[in-house]
Amino acid sequence: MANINEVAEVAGVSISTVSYALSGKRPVAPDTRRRIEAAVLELGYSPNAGARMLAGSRTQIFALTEPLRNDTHAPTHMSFVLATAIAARRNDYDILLLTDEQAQAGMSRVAANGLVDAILVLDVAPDDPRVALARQISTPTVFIGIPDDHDGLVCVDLDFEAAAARAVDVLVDAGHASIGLVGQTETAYVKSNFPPRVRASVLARAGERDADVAHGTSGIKHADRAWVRRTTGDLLAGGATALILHCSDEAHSAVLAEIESRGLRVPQDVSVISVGASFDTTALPVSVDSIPLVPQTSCDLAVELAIQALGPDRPEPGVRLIAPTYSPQGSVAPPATPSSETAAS
Amino acid sequence: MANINEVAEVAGVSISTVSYALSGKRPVAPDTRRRIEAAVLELGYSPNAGARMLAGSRTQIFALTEPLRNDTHAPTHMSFVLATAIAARRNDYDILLLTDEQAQAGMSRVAANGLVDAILVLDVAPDDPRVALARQISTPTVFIGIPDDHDGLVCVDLDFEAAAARAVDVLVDAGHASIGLVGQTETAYVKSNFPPRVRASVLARAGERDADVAHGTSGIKHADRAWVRRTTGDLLAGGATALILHCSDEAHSAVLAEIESRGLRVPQDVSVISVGASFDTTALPVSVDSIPLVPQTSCDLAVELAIQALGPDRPEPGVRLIAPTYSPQGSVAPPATPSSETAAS
DNA sequence: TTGAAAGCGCTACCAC
DNA sequence: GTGGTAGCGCTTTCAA
Repeated sequence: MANINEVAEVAGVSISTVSYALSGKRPVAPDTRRRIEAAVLELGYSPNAGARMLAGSRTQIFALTEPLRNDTHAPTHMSFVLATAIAARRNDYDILLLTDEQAQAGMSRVAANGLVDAILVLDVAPDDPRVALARQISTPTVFIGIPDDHDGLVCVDLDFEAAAARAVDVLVDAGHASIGLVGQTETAYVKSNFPPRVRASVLARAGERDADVAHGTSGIKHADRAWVRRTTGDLLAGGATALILHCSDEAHSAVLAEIESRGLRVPQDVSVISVGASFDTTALPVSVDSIPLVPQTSCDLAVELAIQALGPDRPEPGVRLIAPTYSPQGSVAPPATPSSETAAS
Repeated sequence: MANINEVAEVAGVSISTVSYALSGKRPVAPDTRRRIEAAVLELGYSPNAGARMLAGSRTQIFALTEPLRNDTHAPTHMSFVLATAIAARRNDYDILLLTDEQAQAGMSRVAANGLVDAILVLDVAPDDPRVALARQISTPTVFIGIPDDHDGLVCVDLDFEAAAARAVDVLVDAGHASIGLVGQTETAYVKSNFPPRVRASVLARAGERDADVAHGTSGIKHADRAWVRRTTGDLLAGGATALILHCSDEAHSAVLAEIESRGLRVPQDVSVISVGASFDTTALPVSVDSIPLVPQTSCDLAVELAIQALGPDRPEPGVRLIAPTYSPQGSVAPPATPSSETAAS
């Protein structure tokens, strides 16, 4: 591996000129620049990462803490890891992955040894232990998700509350007065921050709009197909004419299977809206209206904030909520049997 | 962040003694050592990562290249990423995650700038482009999986061929003469290295043992429940008295559902063996005999080889196959209707 | 527009 | 058993 001295020698300039030519932090004569670029190419030169870390003040590495617990929904979590990595690379950053117990221990470690410029936190629990860590260390930290206690933290997330409220509004506006919510696994309501937010918001908005809501989960630890079908059946039997789905890919398909097996059609007999899905709801057996959770959007913003935190004007602590978007797919219609005659008159 | 000078000052020793006390590369008097440790604790000292990289010759970072394509089975891939991270940390290494297009571009980059000591390759395709890259760079590279062209490479993997052959042997030994293989998705046979290896080995061994084999897949890109049930039905209708499953968690459960819905029992009417599963087959509706793929085993060995590659005696290039283990769960029995009377006599 | 040189914080060699 | 110090390869003043 060639170093900056060899490049300087070949190009016939000093090493500082090489450095400035490559960083662009100082104007370099066009001709000089060309000779340097030629030398770089010829030698296959690439600035040594360790030396840059030491001399410069940036490591060009972000830590990503993501426990990757095995009771989590792998595809969703993988999407976020991937989206974070993509967002980071767009800004010339690499991702150091801290999983398992290292999600916590590693955070302190890399903050202490200066391996990373900032830390991104995924899979945020309501009472996440990484909150306390983030407050102790001086390395800028951005949460993708909102812990209960987020005082002084920088957090980014989809506005799940608004998304849930919007779903209720759409259904009530269409004439539905009884709504079923097929939620996440029971574990998710304890270990994750957003399932309770969606549920609370659905209940609150339904209350405001005078609609009934019943809530069911999609399993214990993992989405359970039979469980989901039972939940769906119970909700429909309970009089729900519309369903809000806040659950996994497979759970969505189980819901649709149950609806179909009951001889019901979407949207004529049952209206369906998906909330917070990070997969393609148009690839389901029946296309479903969606207020999606787009990992790339959250992760792009998180990376942007992390980078901003390294500059002179650090971002204000606080929660940044991403406005939800509604993607209609024709899975919502007025109820077949209006719940009240007055509504139809 | 305190540096080594401050520690030396507080402890009343020279910085070299501090360095040696911490690395243990030179004997240090017990008393001196204690004073240094006290100073380290007091100052919260942690050696600067960049400085260590530059001065020492180790970065204590491995790159992990894993494309994380969205047509892959997320849970399996996540297990491997997690297992790699755990194995790495056990050896004081961190993992730099290279995904997406960075799985390739990043490999050259980190090899050139010396950010990592070695590279671990996951999700290996039969014609993986990272093979060519690995040959170009001087950074030690270990493949977890076996590309078609693996000349001169260090590869680690479960011995899928032996696992598949073993499954056939167990079934034939139990009296089965007609076996069905429920395989992976069609995409997997093109994009991954091991599905073809399992299929080929099942066919070959069945040929040697004079058993019939029929093969079906579990979907196009993603395991498709209805597809799997159809495949299963076809295999059973075709006369198979035993099934070898080399497919996802969900596909396993779909197979069992189809068997049950046909009024058949495991193992009385149908014997079942799972090959290369990295999930718990005893958690299925019916416990299934398994010759599992244990990510941690492969990843531990890969990390061990990577570390060895940094020392004086670099490992020989070549494929390291991990011997499969058979875990009986009572899902194999002699066929209900012996395929030949002679076998029963 | 360019160059010289002082570090950045360690590791490891050479002395004692 | 311990200390001094020369780098590691870069970034960034300070001078010209």
